Amino acid sequence: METSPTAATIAGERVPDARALRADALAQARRGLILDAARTAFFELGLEGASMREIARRAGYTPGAIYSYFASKEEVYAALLGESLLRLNAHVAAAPDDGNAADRVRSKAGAFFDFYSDNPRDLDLGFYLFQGVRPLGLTRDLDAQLNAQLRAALQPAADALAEFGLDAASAEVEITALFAQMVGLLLLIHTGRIRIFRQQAPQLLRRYLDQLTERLQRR
Amino acid sequence: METSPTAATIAGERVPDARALRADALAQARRGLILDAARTAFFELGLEGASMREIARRAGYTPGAIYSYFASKEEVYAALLGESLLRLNAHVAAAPDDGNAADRVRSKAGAFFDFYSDNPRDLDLGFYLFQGVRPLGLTRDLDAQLNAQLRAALQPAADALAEFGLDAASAEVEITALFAQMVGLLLLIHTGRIRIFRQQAPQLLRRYLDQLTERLQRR
Amino acid sequence: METSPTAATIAGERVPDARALRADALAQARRGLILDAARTAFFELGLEGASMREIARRAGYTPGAIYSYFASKEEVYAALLGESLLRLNAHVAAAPDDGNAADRVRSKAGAFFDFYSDNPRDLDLGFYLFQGVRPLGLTRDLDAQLNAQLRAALQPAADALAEFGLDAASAEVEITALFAQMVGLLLLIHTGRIRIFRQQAPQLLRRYLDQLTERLQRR
Amino acid sequence: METSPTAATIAGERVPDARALRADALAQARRGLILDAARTAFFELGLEGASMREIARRAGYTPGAIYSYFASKEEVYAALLGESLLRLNAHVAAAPDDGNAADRVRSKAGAFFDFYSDNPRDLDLGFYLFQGVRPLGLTRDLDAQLNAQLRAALQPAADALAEFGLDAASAEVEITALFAQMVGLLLLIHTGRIRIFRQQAPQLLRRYLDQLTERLQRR
DNA sequence: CATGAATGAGAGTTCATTCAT
DNA sequence: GATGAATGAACTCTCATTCAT
Repeated sequence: METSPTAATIAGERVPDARALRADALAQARRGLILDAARTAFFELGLEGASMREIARRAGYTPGAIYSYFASKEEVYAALLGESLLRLNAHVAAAPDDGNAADRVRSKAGAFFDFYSDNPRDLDLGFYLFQGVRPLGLTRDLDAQLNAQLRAALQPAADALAEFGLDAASAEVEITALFAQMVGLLLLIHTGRIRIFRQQAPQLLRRYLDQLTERLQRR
Repeated sequence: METSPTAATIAGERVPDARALRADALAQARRGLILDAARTAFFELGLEGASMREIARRAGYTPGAIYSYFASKEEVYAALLGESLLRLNAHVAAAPDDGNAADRVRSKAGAFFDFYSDNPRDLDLGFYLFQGVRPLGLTRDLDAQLNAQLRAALQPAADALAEFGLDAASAEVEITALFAQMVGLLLLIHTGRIRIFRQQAPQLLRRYLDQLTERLQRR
Repeated sequence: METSPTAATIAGERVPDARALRADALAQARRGLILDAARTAFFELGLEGASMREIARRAGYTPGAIYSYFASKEEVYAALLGESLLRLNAHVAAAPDDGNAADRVRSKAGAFFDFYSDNPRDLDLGFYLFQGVRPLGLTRDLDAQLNAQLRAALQPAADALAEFGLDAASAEVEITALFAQMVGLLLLIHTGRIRIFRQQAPQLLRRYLDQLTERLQRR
Repeated sequence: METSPTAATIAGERVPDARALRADALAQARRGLILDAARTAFFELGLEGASMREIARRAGYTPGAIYSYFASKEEVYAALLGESLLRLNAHVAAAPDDGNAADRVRSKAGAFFDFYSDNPRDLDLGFYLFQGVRPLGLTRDLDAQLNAQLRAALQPAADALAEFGLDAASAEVEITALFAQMVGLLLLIHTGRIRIFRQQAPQLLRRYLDQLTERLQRR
């Protein structure tokens, strides 16, 4: 049996030594730098402009180097979306959760909505990979993980809804309807189509939430 | 005085004869065939795959020939979208408008929803051109016209809402909220995200409409 | 022996009848209309913009129709050049030929120069077809004829030079040198390169002509 | 402290090592090969024939590869012209500058003339980019630089003229007139039009220069 | 790990020209 | 003579990706 000069083996499991650990940490850091470059490229130039070349240029790499860290462009975008969902979750978590249940629904759902309303590129990102049109090069695992992150961002609002005494199934119905309403409004803002109806999205969301909480209280 | 074998003249105006009319009709027909090819290409291959080359290939033409009928790729897509909106409007118009106001809202909004639910590629089409992301080569006129077609498809539902005695402004609010809800649900279906919440979109729409009409009746 | 219904034959030569003559005249007229369209297209849009399509469009024809009158695009341009040379000759002929020989040289050479100086597109035209680079689709005859037209435009100046008592050979030398000088200056104007030397072409031509006539008088 | 195997650092500045230098040199060499291919393509096929495809083919590349070395077709042509002007300047510099001022004018102007007379494709090149007809994609800087190179090639002749005691303005007039004469003669040779006048260009230039120097000496 | 070079496929578009009707 | 349709070849340029070094 051969022993790698940089790794030991315990009970058949490879045990990374210090050098390997450091290398790993460095690799993670460089991956992060590439993602930063990808994000700024995407945010400034949009989907069309953020080519692998451009991302590499901004990261200070040559195009080929990116492929040491990401297998494809899709994977870069998936990583970008993952990071976006992290920021979304952080934003929702930071929203105040004092007051009664109705206040909390408004606060948490509003935070979700505002995040995308204020950061339209994050919305683009979500649409890009969540769209069924294109054949996504994502693994099932990665897809499931991104789904879970998205669902998590709605959980605080779902929890607040649950406080109205809804059973699990009903809570799920409500959170889905709310999610659909928000997605619809965001899309209308995003595409500029809301002007057709001369309405403003934030008021419409508030109105929806008011009716929702009122209805739940009436039960 | 000589008479052209192919055209007559009345009061100085050229009057198209049978031959010209037939030629025109043929040209329209060929335009239609190209559009058919474009639609199937787009529906099967999506945005990326439906190149002018591919469209030409399917229509049995060389790439250059397409440009006798459409000035650019954007124009092909615009024509496709226009035709899609015509079908949408026809579908909505065909929905029964008997029963009371609540029935009519359900019928007309349901027809709108079902059209896109049953024809997801038409939804893609709508998103393609209605998306702010990419620089559309559409004229303002064309854009406005497409907008108007979209709005028209919602008008029957809006009319039914008006029968509840809503003033114009309130009706506009309601139709916008309804539109957002439908768009959101369609997107969730379309991207497969609705499974996250283990719900089914049609029920959710019916629920939304029930609450809406109930609320309006309570006023 | 068959007799054409529209032509008679005398001594083996076909004799056009009245109908054929009229058809010919019409064809010539239509050829002229196409040339007018070609000229305005070329003058407004330059070489790149004046496509056969564009010329046909301006002439009120479809592209294919042009080929009933001209065998190729080169031939259209050759005809355009022929017409341009006719205008050049007319312009030179119209220049005053009073005064002494020196005055006449100045007048006639000046007219030649001014024509091209004032009509840069005619210069383009000349360069286009007189250039050795591209394979011209011109017949030898046509080429020779265009050459003769160009030479004719210089003849008035050559005649004036001859009055100084030059022999034929010397006159030829002088007119060639003068032609070269004019062509050179026109090119410098045309390409904007004369600014490199901060000079103005017309003064330079006058200076050249003054030195020339002075030198000839000194003989 | 780790030392990269391929780069050293002095005072924080990256110092290119042997490997980087060699890579650079190779890149330059490949750029040169592409330029060679472009030149032969242009010389054999003229402007129309020397497409990027053809240039790539001759250089043994795929079309896309060219764009690693030149940003556009215009840039290829600009580089070609720049290199042509370098050769022109070298040729003029190599011309003997012994003898008196008149000899030197003849030598230096003759070298300029002969360069283009012997290399007609270089003349084409000059005309291509110096022509006002087509919209050149050159930056102002590049254009100015090429202008300067052209002017520099005339400077030796201008210097020789100055020795006749001309003031700056007069020297400028003379060099411009000389330049125009040369350009005109070159064009006549190039287009074959000089045969119209049955003259030979070199003799005409010599004659021009003789008259010029004689006139200056007479002052 | 990173480079630099190159691939290969493909994009949209334009054009002179041909030809059956 | 003229049309209208279509061809076919060409154009410049972009991109994700690969791979020897």
